[in-house]
Amino acid sequence: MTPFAKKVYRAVLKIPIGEVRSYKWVAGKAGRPGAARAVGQILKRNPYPLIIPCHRVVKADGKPGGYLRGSEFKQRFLNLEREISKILTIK
DNA sequence: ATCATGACTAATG
DNA sequence: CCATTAGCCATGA
Repeated sequence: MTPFAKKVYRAVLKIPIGEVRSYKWVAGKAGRPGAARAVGQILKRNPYPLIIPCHRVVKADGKPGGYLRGSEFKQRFLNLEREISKILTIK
């Protein structure tokens, strides 16, 4: 676990349910604006799958981005989160 | 120290 | 909307 990785995960954990942020956004929060690509590397080697909401991190252009096996699951999961947050009125 | 590797980005055709 | 292109950067070998 590198210090940069820590910051990245810390930032990702802050993303509210039903919302998404770009890799770039995370990079900035991690103190290294422009390291969006590196962020991908970190999430890719995610030590705690399912604990870290890496599915809420998408590309800057809105596309799903990557995920285990592909991005299909990611896309659907985000929809579910949006709905549940709406129903339960979670910010 | 050097080099290759992407779950990226912004610009262009 | 899709493809290409050059720039970017932490990591690991």
